[in-house]
Amino acid sequence: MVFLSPEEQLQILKSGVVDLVTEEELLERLKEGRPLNVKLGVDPSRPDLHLGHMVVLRKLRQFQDLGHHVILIIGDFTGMIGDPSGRNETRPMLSEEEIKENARTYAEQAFKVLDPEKTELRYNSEWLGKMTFADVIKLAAKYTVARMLERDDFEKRFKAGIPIAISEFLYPLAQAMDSVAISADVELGGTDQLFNLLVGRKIMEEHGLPRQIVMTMPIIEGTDGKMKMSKSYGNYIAFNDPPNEMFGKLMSIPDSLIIKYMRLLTDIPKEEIDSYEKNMADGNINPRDVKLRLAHWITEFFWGKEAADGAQEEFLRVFSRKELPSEMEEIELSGPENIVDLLVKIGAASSRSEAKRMIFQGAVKLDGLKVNDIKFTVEPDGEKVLRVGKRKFYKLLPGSNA
RNA sequence: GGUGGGGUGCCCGAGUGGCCAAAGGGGGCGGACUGUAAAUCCGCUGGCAGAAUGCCUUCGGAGGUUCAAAUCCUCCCCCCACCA
Repeated sequence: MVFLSPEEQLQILKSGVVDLVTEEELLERLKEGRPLNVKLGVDPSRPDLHLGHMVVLRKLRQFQDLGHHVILIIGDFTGMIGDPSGRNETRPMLSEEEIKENARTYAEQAFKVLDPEKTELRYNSEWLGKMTFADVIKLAAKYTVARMLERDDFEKRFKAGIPIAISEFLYPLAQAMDSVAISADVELGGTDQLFNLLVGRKIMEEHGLPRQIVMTMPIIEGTDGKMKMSKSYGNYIAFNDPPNEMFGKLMSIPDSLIIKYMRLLTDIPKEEIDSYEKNMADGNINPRDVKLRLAHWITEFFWGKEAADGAQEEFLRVFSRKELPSEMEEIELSGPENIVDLLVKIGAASSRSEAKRMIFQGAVKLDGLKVNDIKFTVEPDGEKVLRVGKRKFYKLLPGSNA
């Protein structure tokens, strides 16, 4: 634990932050000289943390390093009801065991960034589950529809004619009750959470508590560089992605995102990043090399130096020098096999039509030679390398159990 | 409860009897190129079969009309707006 003055702490804590409501209040709170309760709400479903989460978690870690107390609220109560937002299908209700398991997995991943010693896990069913219907109505009375519609996405949906369930109006209120229950001093979230976090201030006030300080972090775009990183957009880089995949995904981000990722996700010194930014703009440095630095840093953070070195070497080998990867999935051939059948069987194509399409497009190579006949037969005579597209490699072996 | 408008492929969205497996965009995939799985350009993108203008399944659900339906009719389910 580092002892810094409130002013010094404030300087550190407000860096990289988008919204801070309010800076004065945070300073006041820091001056109280006690560990602050810093809250983050966590969705109890599908715990697959990605770099988007990392931005907020890193800020929490900063609080911890300054001696403050982090509380992760597992939204098991809301999870059991099933959050209707963005619903296309009704989400299955999660059982208690599933939620516990999800919370465990979440924590396991989050602790790659957070200090477990200074992190507390709480389940919001503990207090929300005790509320009666009358309590809920009283709570709901404290907020108006007009104010709810201030929330950007509600307003957009409302205007666009996309349904909003009443329960969705209740969610920000439930989240606010979490802040009341743990007497949060600070609540963090992505910028998209600003509204919910502010509702927390109002509801805390209604309960005679000091208003929580609200801090939001930037949302980062995913690997496509367009939409925010999200599992549902499939443009995410997960904490659990194996080194080669993590490295490769980082190398696939658009150049325009490199600096933003560096600033938000790494501890690379500011001066160094500034110089990369300038030199890329001036054309003095190849963006690829800066991206390599970024990919290496993040891969090392999650997997260690050795794995990061390996991933980088592998990347350069396969994509820069166009050599074969060091490890390939091995497929045993039990006999002669038609190329189309084979592609479908090993999962390189999802249908026979797709397999044929890829062959017609010249995506299929056997030992470096294009296969352009869908009637081609692969003979099980010796080791061969089958390549499908740029990224799929298979080592074909004569079957031993033919 | 009333009136009006809607439900289309992974997503958004056009299409109101045949030329529709269904415009366009996004996403995805492939190719070329490169500095990288960036950018850019080109192509593909329901399944089966392939020389192919061939066959099968798809436009909320179930029936029906017709030589022929995403398009017309009936009933049902769901969504939205306005009025109450």
